[in-house]
Amino acid sequence: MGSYEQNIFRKYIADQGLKTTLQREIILDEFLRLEHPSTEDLYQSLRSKHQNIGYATVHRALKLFAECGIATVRNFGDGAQRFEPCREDRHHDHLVCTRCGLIIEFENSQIEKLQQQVAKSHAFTVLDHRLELYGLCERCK
Amino acid sequence: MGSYEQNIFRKYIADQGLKTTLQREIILDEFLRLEHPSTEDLYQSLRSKHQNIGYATVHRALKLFAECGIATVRNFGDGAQRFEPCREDRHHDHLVCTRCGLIIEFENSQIEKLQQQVAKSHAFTVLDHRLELYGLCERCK
DNA sequence: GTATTCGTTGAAAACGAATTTCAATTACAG
DNA sequence: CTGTAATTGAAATTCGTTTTCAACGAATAC
Ligand SMILES: [Mn+2]
Ligand SMILES: [Mn+2]
Ligand SMILES: [Zn+2]
Ligand SMILES: [Zn+2]
Repeated sequence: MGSYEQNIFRKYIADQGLKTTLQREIILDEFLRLEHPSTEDLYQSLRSKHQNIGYATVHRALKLFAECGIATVRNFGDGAQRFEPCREDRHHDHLVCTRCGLIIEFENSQIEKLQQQVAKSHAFTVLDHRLELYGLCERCK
Repeated sequence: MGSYEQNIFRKYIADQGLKTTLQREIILDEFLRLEHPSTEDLYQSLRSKHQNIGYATVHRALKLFAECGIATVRNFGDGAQRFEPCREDRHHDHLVCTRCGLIIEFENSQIEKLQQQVAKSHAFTVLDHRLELYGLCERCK
C-alpha cells in the first residue's frame, strides 16, 4: 500500500500505459512534503539527496501530478507556476501576503455557495475556481 | 478635459516628472476600447493605424496604466498577462469559459463581504483580490 | 535468459512572454 | 531657442516553461 496520492498516481500511470520509475516515486514523495513549490523549488529541494534527478524530470512529474488530480496548479502572481498537493480533495483558497510571501489557507462554504449561485445565474457550469486575497499579514502591516 | 482615465493618467505623469507623448495618448485611447487585452493584443490592435508604435512602448504604457490605477493586471491562465481598464473603480470578477474563451463579468457584494470577514479572522489586511470561476459557458456545454 | 519495444531520463536547446539595452529622438523647463 | 532628461522602437536579453534527442531502462515477447 501507499499514501492516498501514491495510489491515485500509480493507477493513473498504469491506466495510461506509462511506467513507474524510481525518479517519479522520489519526486512524488518530496512533493508531498512541500507547501506550494514551483518546479525550481522542488528541484532544489531534491538536489541534496538526489543530485542525479534532472529539472525536466521534476517538471514532467509535476505535470503528471496535475493531470491525475493529485496536484493543483497555482499562480500567485510571482511569475512562477506553483503546484500543491490536493490532500484528499479538500479544496481551499488563499490569503497571500504581498510583502513577505506568507500564504494562509482557508475554506469558506458560504462563498462557495454564492459562487455557484452566480454561475447558475449566467447559465455557466463551474469546473474550477480560484480565489486569492492579496494584502498584508499581521506581522507585515 | 478628457475621460476619467485620461485625467488620472495625465496627473500621474505630471506628478512623477514624466512626459506626455502622442504615443501614450494613442495607446491609452485604444486600450480603453478593448476588453481584456494582452500587450500583444493591444499592439496588434494599433498596428493598422499606427504602424510606427513599438511593442515595447505599448508594454511600458500598460505598466504605467496599472501603476496609476486605471488598469488592473489579469491572469486567466492562458500564459499571457492581460490588462483591463478599471472603469470608475467598479470592481468585478470573472467567469471564464475554458473552451471558447468567453469572459463574463460579475459583481457580488455578499462574496466581497465574506472575503473581508475571512481576512479579518486571520488578522489580514486585504489590498486586492481575484476571483475567477472557470468552466463552460451556456453555448459550450 | 535474451531480444525487442517503447516509455523515460537528463542535458541542452528552443520557446515565448516580459523586460532591458541603447542610440536616436522628443518633450519641456529655463 | 537651448540643454537636459525622458521616451522611443528595434534588437537583445532574461527567465520560466517546454521540447528535443541520444542513452537508458522497464515491460513484454520470444
Ligand atoms: Mn494551498
Ligand atoms: Mn473584466
Ligand atoms: Zn507578511
Ligand atoms: Zn464557451
